[in-house]
Amino acid sequence: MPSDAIRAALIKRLRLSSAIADEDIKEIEALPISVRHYPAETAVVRDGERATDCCLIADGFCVRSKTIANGKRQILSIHIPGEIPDLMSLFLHVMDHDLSTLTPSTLGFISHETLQKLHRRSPGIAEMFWRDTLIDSAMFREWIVNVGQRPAPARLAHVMIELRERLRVIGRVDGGNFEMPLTQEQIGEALGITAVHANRVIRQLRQEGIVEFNRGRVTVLDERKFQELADFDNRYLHQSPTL
Amino acid sequence: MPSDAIRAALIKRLRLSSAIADEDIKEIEALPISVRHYPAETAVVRDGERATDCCLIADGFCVRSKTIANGKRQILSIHIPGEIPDLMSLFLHVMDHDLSTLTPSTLGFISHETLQKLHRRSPGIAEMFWRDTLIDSAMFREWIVNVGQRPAPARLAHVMIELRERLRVIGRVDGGNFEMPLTQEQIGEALGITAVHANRVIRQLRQEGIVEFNRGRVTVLDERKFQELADFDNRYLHQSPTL
DNA sequence: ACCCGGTTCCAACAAAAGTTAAGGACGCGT
DNA sequence: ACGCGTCCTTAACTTTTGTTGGAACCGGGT
Repeated sequence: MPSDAIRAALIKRLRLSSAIADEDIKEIEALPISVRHYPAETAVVRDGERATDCCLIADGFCVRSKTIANGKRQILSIHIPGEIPDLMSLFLHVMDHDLSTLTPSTLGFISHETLQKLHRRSPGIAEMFWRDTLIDSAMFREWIVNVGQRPAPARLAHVMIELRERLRVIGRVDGGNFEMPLTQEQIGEALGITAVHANRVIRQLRQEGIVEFNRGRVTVLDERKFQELADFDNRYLHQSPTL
Repeated sequence: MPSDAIRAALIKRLRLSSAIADEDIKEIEALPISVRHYPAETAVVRDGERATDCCLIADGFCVRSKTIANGKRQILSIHIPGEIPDLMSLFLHVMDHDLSTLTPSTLGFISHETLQKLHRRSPGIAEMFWRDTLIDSAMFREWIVNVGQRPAPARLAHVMIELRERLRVIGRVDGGNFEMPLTQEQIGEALGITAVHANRVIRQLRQEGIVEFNRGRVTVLDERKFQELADFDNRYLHQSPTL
């Protein structure tokens, strides 16, 4: 994948949540990006490491997670092409969580140094990226609510719909069908339940004719029931630059 | 409380996590702040509202929370004097959660407009505030892990220690004794459990001689056991400006 | 002193989720 | 085609957590 296409994906996504000036677009197009390929299930940055670059997902799915003393892992967010999952490392240099690939991924790295310079030069871009990190934060808030208050079937439905709404924006939803390349083990880690309970919940949703999950693919069977179960309100995604 | 004292508290806290230039301190000291008093258990900004100011806690405890369709509420964070819990509203104008007081509180309001101007004038301050929102975000990540992966007693211990570490910084910890002005109902909402289960957990920790919780006050009985149970690693608070 | 409302506390029972264990499906490499 | 490993699937059993309902406690107001 040419690094131009990567930049285009980023700009497309940023446009969604912020208004961008033309000269700022040029700045982003001129950003030096070094591209690297990662296999599936591989760490990109680890908890405790000091980051010197931010990484832009050109292709593939990634997750952020934290592992606690007893070895249990919690998935904090799922990331898709066009996103910069570790933008926070720009000012919080030592990582407090892991970033790793789910599928084979193409990542574009931009050094903190060039990003800092860019911000000094164009405050508009700084604000745009700041806003991006704030949306990230809003998504964490919703994730807390999901894990803390919803029964397991609703949790699963909610994570699915959030992912779908974000995939839709980059043209990756085909009718009632989209990619969610997690194993049941990983779904458990995202929802705060065990893998066998994740399996139970998936089975239940299938038996009730709501949604089908099969080898990393979601197929919605009954959109009405699906939405009702998920209790999803997209406001927290802040997908429109309403100032 | 004079608004000078409020500014001092803010500066003291910001110093902890960022290096501040002298001229930036002057800028903050010159910030126009309008002070208002709120009774306990009162909404400051509500989910869905459009904010025009950010609020600095001069005195009192506040929480951020979200309420879902079935009426259940999840507490997302607890806030103490010197913090700006809704800094995110600067760029995410329509609130995606509630901010409300726990105790009677004195709040200082700073308009978005003057903050935006300040940022254009001194990028150093902008970065400092940006970093502040990123730490906020890091705390949400840890909160997800807490609610998602730790057994209820560990959850409670973890929230208690996080609060204590933050209170310590503003000189509000007296030995093994500090304020945590939540009812058991609210503790349940913070941990993602019911009030009666919160009660069970509190009782258990008391019986095991680990920690005592009584009318909004925490007394540590066995620091060793307390820490071990909480599985607390303060890195995520990013309390030192290690660049 | 009294009452009142909100907490706190507790017990008995129900439901949800974790644990353990084991068989089956599938993809991959040889 | 075969074996191997990973994931999926399920069942039986245990533990944790939720639900319901009620009693005791406490502080503030009259």
